[in-house]
Amino acid sequence: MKKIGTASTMATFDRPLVTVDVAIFALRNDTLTVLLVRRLSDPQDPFPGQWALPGGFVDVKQDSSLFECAVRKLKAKTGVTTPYLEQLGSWGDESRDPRGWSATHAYFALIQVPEVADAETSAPSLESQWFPVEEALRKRLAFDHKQILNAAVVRLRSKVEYTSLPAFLLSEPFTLPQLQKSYEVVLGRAMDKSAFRKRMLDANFLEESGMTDGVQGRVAMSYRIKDRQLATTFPRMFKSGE
Amino acid sequence: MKKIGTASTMATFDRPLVTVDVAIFALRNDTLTVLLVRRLSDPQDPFPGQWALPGGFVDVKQDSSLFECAVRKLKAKTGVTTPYLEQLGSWGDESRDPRGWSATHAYFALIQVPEVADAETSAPSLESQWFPVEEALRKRLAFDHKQILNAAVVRLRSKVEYTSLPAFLLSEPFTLPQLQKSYEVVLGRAMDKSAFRKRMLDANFLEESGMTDGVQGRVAMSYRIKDRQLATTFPRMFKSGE
DNA sequence: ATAATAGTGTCTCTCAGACACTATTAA
DNA sequence: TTAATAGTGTCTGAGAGACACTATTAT
Repeated sequence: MKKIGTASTMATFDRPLVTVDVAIFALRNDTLTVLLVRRLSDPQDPFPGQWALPGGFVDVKQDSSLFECAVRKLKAKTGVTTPYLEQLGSWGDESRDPRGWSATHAYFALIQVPEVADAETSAPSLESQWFPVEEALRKRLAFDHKQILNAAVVRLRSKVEYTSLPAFLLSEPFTLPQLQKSYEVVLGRAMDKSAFRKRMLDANFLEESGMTDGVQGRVAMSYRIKDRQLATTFPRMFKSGE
Repeated sequence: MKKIGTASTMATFDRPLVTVDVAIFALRNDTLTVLLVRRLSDPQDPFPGQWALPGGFVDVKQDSSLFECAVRKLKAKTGVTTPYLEQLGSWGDESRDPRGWSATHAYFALIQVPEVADAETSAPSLESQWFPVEEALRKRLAFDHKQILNAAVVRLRSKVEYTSLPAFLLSEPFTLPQLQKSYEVVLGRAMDKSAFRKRMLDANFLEESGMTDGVQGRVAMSYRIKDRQLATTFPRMFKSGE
C-alpha cells in the first residue's frame, strides 16, 4: 500500500506547473469567432510569437480558485465580467510544456461583443485578436492549444444541439430570428423557422421584453433569458442520430 | 499586460499541489456502489482516518499524463486495467487542502466486479471498501470529496438518460434484461421492457453473443458491446423534460 | 402595391411509453 | 400445468421537420 501525502511526495520540486486557459467565443459579423493572444517574442519563453488561447499560470496569491482564475483571465482580455463560463476539462502531461510537467485547466466562455463593420478595427490590441474558429483551427497554436480549442468547438457544437447555449452569445434583449441566426452560425446549417420557434418557446427559458423597433419589415417580440446562470436542456436533439 | 512564464511566476514555491481522484462505480447486489478508501490515521496527514475517494498526488516521475495517473490509481485499488474512464472535472482552490493551494483532477470509472453474497467478504481490504452511493454521500468525506462524488453521481445519472453507460457496469456477455436492470439500478426507477429493448437494439451498439443457458425460465440472447472505447448516445432522453 | 421580415397552421414521421400479448424454459 | 423469465405487437401522444400560409412594417 503506497503511502500518500508524505513529505517527499509533497516536495515542491515534484509539483507540475498549473495553468488555466480559456477559449472565449463570440459572434462577430455572423461568424463564430474565438479570441487568440500572441505569445511574447522573448526566445526565453516557450512558443515565442505564436498564437495561443488566453491563459497562464494560476497565481496562488491572487486566485482563490480555478474558476476565479478563469474569470480573472477573461476579464483581463475582454473586460467582460458576467459571461457564460463552463469548465471544459484538463490536459496534463510531461511533454506539453517545454518547461516541464504541466497541467492546464481549460474553460470555455460565451460572450457578447458589439458588431463591427470593419474587420481591421476589430482587433482589441496588437497582442490579441478575434479569429473565425475554422481559421483559428488551421493555425499553428502554442502548446496543445489546437487540441484544446478543437475540444471546445466540439463541445460547443455538440451542446448546441440540445441546449440554449447560443442565447449567451447575444446581447439582450434579442428576437427569435436573431436567436435562430445564432444557432445557425454556430452549427453551420440552416434550421426550420417553425420548429425552431416551437422548441424555444416550449422550453420556457425566455421571457418577453417588449417589441423591437424594426429597422425593416414587421416588428418582432424581443426576449431575455430568465436565468442567466444556467443553460436549458431540451428533451431532444435537433437532428436525431448524432 | 501581465508577463507570463517569467522566472518568478515559475518558482516552484508558487505551484499548487496537483492530485488526481477517481470515483469508481460498480454494481454489487443490484446496488450502485462506489469505492472509498480510508486515509492514514497519522495525525500529520490531512483528514486522518476519514473516508475519501481513491487518489493522490500526480507523480511526475511515474505518470506521463493525468489520464495515465488515473489509470494507475484505478489499477492499484481494483486491479482493473481496461475500464470505462472519463474525466469529470477539476476542483482547485486555496482552502480544500490544509497543506495549501491544491487542484485535483477528478475522473469517474465504471467497472465490473463479481457479485458477492456476503457483504462482509466484499471489502477488498481494511483500507478500502465498497459503499452504496447514497450511503457514501451521507458520510463525512475528506477534502471536498463529497462534492466531487456528488458531481460524479449527478453526471452518471444524467448521462444514463441518453447514453449506453450502464453497459460498462456489466461483465460480458450480458442479456437485455440484465442491461435493463443495470439502468434501473443506476436511475432508481423501473423502465418499460418493450421501449427499452427497442431503444437498445435500434441504437446498434450491441452484437449478439449466443444464447445464455437460462437458470430458470426462457433462455435469453446475450450481447457484447461492439466498441468498448466509447459510449453510445441515444437521440432522445428516456424521460422528457428533465 | 411591394419587399422584407415576423410569425402560424397543418401534415407526416419517428420514437418513447403503456400495456397486453406470445414464446420458451425448468420443475 | 404452472411459474418464471424472454421477447413482441399495437396503440397513443409528443415533438421535430417540411412547407405553405398569414401578419405587420417601411417604402
